[in-house]
Parts: sequence; structure tokens; C-alpha cells
Amino acid sequence: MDNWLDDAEQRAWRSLAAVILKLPAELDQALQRDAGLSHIEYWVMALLSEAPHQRLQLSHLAAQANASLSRLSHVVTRLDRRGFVVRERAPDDGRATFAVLTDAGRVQVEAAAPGHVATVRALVFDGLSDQDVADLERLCASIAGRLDRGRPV
Amino acid sequence: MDNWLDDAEQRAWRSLAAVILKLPAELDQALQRDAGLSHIEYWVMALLSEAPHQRLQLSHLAAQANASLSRLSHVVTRLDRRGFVVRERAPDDGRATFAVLTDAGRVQVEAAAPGHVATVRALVFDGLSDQDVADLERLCASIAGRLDRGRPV
DNA sequence: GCATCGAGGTTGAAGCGTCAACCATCGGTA
DNA sequence: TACCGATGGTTGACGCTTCAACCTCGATGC
Repeated sequence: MDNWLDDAEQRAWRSLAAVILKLPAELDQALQRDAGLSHIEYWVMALLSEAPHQRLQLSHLAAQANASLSRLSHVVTRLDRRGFVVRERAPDDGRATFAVLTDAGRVQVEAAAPGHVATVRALVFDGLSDQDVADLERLCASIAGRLDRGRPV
Repeated sequence: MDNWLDDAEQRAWRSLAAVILKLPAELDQALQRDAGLSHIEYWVMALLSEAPHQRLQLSHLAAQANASLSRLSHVVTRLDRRGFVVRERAPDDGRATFAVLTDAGRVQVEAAAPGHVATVRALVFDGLSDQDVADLERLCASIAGRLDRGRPV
């Protein structure tokens, strides 16, 4: 094992691993409890609510939500069944599909937003200085960049 | 929404979210492909291999692996079925159970380790300076601390 | 001794994500 | 115009995680 992690890297890796294992679970739990939504369901609806005409093509939505197309398709199916989103075929390209947020979906996501933001703040940002936030963004962006390069979408 | 995230927090949150969504998926994929193990299965065996007499009580193992006891029990069952781990009742406390790494398990985890370390290095640490690594540890430890306080194990 | 409560652990059902196979459509090329 | 590869998307089966119910054992009070 010539290429082992040194001590500082070990510690950093354990801390990072704790975050990537626990944070998603906590977010999902809180959202599920407060709004009956999973984290991705919330995120997908939030992205749609910010998009022009509350609509986005599925592949673009998948990229923005950091999800595989297959996963996103399942999510949209679930949201569709609940009446929060509808599918629409694109008129100009027969392959493309749009997801469109319904009024009920917008109501739902707007109701969930304040609680979710509070959770994120409590779990992540409380206790971080402005400099910390900047560092966090720089480091995560660097790592995320390597993730995309390894498996380019 | 008086308590919204400001611009810098938004960006940091998006980057962090990308990491916590994609990194576990990549790690699992790489480990599954190279060694036929999931990330937790690997981690559980790695923790056992470092423990005295290659054994740990299930609840301690769960805490160290950042997993629920239920999840850990399922993982141990799978590893047991494959012959990598065995269960042992504690002699002094009839409730406690130990997981013990078998020889086959040790061979397996030692074979998987170099590739896994290389993956972690490629995805996380390549391109980070020593200072970055220190920052990463500090920030993640801070966040992880808040995660534990929110839902104390 | 005996009830009671809590800690440690297991189990089965239900929900979610991945993977691979598949279908439809578009763009280019001959 | 007819083919062919690439793009966009869907689906079903399988595996993993969670959740809730449950069981056993130890400690405590009486």
C-alpha cells in the first residue's frame, strides 16, 4: 500500500464520510416528517418552481438535481401520481419530455420551503463563519468537479 | 421567508448537495465493480479489521459506521451469509452481540483496500492542498457535530 | 422474588435507487 | 429515401434502507 492516506487525510475522510452518510438521512427524515416529501422530490419541485413557466426538460432536470435520468423518471412518476407535476411531450422534439409543476405542486413546495431551509441552516450553516461558507463552497465545488470528470454526464 | 439563505450560502449548499448526492453513488459503484462490496460492507469490515481481535459489538460498530442498528444488522446478515463475518453472543451480557471478521473476510477487505483508497484519492483528495485538507476536516467535523446533536445516538 | 422499564438486537414489509433492456425519435450519410 | 448511430426516456426486477413491531436480557424498585 504505497499510496495510503496520511493522518490528516484519514481524519478528513472520516469526517466527510460521516457527513455524506448522515446528512442526507437527516434531511430526508425532516422533510418527510414536516412535508411528506423526500429530499429529491422537494428539490425537483423547487427547481421547477424557479424555472420559466415552471417547466424543465427531464434530462436537464436530472442534471440539475444530480440524479440519473432513470431515477428522475421514477421521481416524476411519483409526483405525477400525487398531482404535483405533469408530463408534457415537447412539440419540437418528439424524444424530449417536459415536467411541469402544477398549482398543487407549487403550493406544496412553497409550504415545505421554510421548514426545509431552517433544517439546512440548523444542520449545516449555523456555526459557520462567512469565511467557512466560502471555504465550504470552494472545497465542495472542487470535489464535485472531479466527480463529474470521472463520469461525465 | 425572513430566514432565507443568502447568495454565498446558496452556492455552498448547491455544491455540498452535489457532493453528498454523487460521491456515495460513485464510491459504491467503484467498490461494487472492483470488489463486489457496497461502501458500508467495506467500511464495516475495515473497522473490524482494525479492532482488537477483529471483533466489535454491533451497537458500537453501528455508531462508528454512521449507520442505524437496523441497517447494520442487515449488513452483518449479508456478510455472514457470504462467510466474511460471524456473530457471537457476548458471554457477560446476554443482550450484546459481537461481529467477528473471519479470515476470508480479512482477505477480502485487504484485497479491496488499495483500489478503494485510490478511488477516494482520485475523487476527493487529488487537487486539494494540505491546507484544503485541514479545512475540509474542520468544516465536516463541525457539520457532523451538529448532525449528532440533532439526533443523539 | 417479581414487575417494570430500558437497552441491544432482529425481522418483515414497504419504498426508493440502480441496472439493464427496451422503445421512439432525430440527425447525418449515402 | 433508406439506413444507422446517437439521444431522450421508460419500465421492471432486484437489492438496499427505513420503519415499526417485536423479542430477549439486565437493572431497578419494592
